[in-house]
Amino acid sequence: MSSDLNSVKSSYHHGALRPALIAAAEAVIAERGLDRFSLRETARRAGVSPAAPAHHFKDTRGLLTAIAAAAFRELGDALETAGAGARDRESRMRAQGLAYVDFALRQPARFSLMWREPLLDRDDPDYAEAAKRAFLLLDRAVRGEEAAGAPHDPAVAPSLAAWSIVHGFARLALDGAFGGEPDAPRRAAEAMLPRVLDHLHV
Amino acid sequence: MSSDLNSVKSSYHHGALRPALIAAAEAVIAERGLDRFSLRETARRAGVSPAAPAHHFKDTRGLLTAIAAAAFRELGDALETAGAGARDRESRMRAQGLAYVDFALRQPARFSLMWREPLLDRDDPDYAEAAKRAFLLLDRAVRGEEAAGAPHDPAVAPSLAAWSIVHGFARLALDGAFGGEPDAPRRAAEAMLPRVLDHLHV
DNA sequence: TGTACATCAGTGAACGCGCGTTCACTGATGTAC
DNA sequence: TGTACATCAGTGAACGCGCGTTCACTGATGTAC
Repeated sequence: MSSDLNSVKSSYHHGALRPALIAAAEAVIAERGLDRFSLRETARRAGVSPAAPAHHFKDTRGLLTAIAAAAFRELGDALETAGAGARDRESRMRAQGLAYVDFALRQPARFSLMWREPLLDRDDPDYAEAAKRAFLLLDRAVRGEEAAGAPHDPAVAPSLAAWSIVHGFARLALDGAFGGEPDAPRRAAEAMLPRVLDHLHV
Repeated sequence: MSSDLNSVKSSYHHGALRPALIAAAEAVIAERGLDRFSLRETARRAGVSPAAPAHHFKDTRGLLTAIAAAAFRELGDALETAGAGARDRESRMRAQGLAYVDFALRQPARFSLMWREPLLDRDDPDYAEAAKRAFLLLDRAVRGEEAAGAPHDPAVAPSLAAWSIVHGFARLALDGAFGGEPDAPRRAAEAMLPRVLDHLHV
């Protein structure tokens, strides 16, 4: 009760630097783009010295991996929520497909980071588990409640087709294939995505 | 006939620096990855000073855009070749789909560059035209010889579905979704891609 | 309840790096006469 | 065929930048007694 949580600089110790760094890093990525991310800038925004992040993340890659893992968790949540209200398999699949693309378009930089191999530590358990969960949710929606498998399993081809089509659409939209204007991805998704999904039969 | 084309350093002037820079840049990208591309390193490999490229390309982005445009031209050629031998629409589509993914997996870094917005000048006419041609080839294969349209056109949904599914599969493979081993993309494509394409009905 | 002390989470200066681009320049080429 | 000269395609040194990480340090916290 003694320390004032609202003060600008209440003490030498930050108190919650880890989440603050993550938030700052996400802001940097969103504003400058993944290619121009910088740990120093992140520290600056969090109001700490450039050496501070090392106490919470091994290095830059560690911080970015934590963000990617959190993003995968959120994607999983979004897929779960989208699928929850559906009355049958077909509509659950569609709902998840729309949710997948919606997630990507809502947070383009974060979505791109989730897949940017050279910036991530793919062996991080948090990351691996969150990514796996997201895929399994999609897989279960496509193949039904009973079964679920890894992407290598041949039986999983229908899920892979679904994943590919939504992932591809999202990437094309974000990468400017449908025009470079800021709202082009959104407009393309609204106008075309439902029709595109009509062509997926699983 | 006077100048010796095989000499290491035949003269002050390079003679064919532009293509040499493009080749060097492609090597840098392939070896170090897009994120660690550097114009200086490219000049070094081409055996010229760091200022030399400016005489042939406005700046780094100009060089990368030239490479991306060439890559789109090659992708177009690959799609054309793949489609040429097909006996019907269905098999032409499949052939082009396989060719698309094959192209991506054969030259991952170049394929990624083609879509890496922040590194490119999308307004460059060469780039825009080459990209458009590749899509139109795909669109014609999907919808038949008579018709062709822009990605925004609602009638183009079947082509967009095809594009999305192959693009998504390629990206997932390259981004490590099917395992991080060097041959994982190739193995996944061989094992799964034909099955995945079975689920596309246009 | 008070105190000693280990541990933790910060600081801020510094290191060394490689980058893209600019600058004044020079060597080679090619064209006009 | 020879020469003057404009143009082109290079040089290499320098500028200024921002980066990630390391280092010796210090202030705050929390725990053992």
